[in-house]
Amino acid sequence: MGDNTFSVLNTICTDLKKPAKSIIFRQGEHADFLYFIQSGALKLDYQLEDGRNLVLDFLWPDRFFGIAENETYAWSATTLVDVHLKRFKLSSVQVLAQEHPNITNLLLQQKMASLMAAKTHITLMSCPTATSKLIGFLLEYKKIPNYFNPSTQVLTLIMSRKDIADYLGMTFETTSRIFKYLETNGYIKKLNHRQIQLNMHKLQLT
Amino acid sequence: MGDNTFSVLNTICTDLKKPAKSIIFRQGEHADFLYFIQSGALKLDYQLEDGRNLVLDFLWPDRFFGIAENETYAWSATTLVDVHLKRFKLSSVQVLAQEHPNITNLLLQQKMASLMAAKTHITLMSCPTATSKLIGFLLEYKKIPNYFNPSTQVLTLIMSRKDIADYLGMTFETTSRIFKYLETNGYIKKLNHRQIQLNMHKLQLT
DNA sequence: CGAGTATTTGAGCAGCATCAATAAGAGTGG
DNA sequence: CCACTCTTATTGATGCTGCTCAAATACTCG
Repeated sequence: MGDNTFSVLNTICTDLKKPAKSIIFRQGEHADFLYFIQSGALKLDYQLEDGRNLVLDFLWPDRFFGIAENETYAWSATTLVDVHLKRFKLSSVQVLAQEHPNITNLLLQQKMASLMAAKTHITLMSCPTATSKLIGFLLEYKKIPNYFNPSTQVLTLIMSRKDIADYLGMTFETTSRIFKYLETNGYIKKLNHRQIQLNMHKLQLT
Repeated sequence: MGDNTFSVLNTICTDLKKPAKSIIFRQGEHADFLYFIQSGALKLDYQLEDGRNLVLDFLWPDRFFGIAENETYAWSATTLVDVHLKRFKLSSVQVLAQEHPNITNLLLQQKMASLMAAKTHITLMSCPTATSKLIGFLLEYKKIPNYFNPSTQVLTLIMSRKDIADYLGMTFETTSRIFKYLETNGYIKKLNHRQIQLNMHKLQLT
């Protein structure tokens, strides 16, 4: 797969840059494009009629997104930081996939990644306490390159307390309180609101 | 797609029947087979090291499952009732997919279905109260043919209180208490532990 | 019918949501 | 660069929700 598949796809892609906190597409919009993240990060969020706002996933470089069902995006995509994307017209991708079946394999692989992310998400949400949810979240987040500095053990959170809360199924006040609790008990040290130093010795025991 | 793809797949499938409460595969086992549900129902569950047992999804007829990552099943599959399956050797499917690209499209479609189910699941888990979780669950479950009788409005639950609890992220005692609450307040009527008559007028208001 | 399993019910406590107010940080324009 | 505004984050007080542990009841299956 790999190289050849990508070079074929590259013939129909458009480069795209978006600033932080901009919307790439909204849930319900007609799905015309498939996207690929070259750099940056974004969240997939979903608004419910009752006013709740869920964060379904956070996406990092090398991920495709926007593969829709029913011709319509089922959720919105919002950038967290400045991003650099590739954009593909979905109809062109479908045509191209006829001749290059590996494109479908690539999309299948990406769906697989989404599904494993969903499993992790569900696992975190099922944690019995807010503390274990948040610790689980930090340990997952630590795996993301660029936002964790292994030598200083500092995590750079690029999402708000509310985003984390909407991802874990709790209120942002609770998120804030648990951060406080973790700091008080030596699990983390807050350098500022978005920079958190981890004490892995304590965190791993949980 | 459809007919041709299925008839090609049928050349390599084995028929398989399993009684209720039997394990089709376990998480961690080497993934040799892909399955298709002809009739019956099952759950996908996942054991955590800390003793928690998650139910990731309930599966109904016409669904493929067992598409693995890393050569290994990431969760277990357990039947809820007697099931009738088709089984495909994964290696054979891969070979066949080379000549019949629509097989990959079919698998992609199935992954899409899994992902939408995960979205529904996450949405339910994010409900602020156990009552809204359970009502949401009942309204989703109602959509499954065979287990809801529209003329009598009776749901037949084929899973235990614990399965529901493990799916929604709560304890089975709470599940039981909420059923009681729903009955007391006229949302449902329990004919017995597994047969529940819905009062849609009241349920839909939530 | 009897043993094992599933479900219900109870009492008490811990944890989280809610509402509310304050503090910190980010962004803007003079 | 500072003052002002707006957003994001923290902190407090209170009550309800759901978990825990425990016991009783209902159901299933051989």
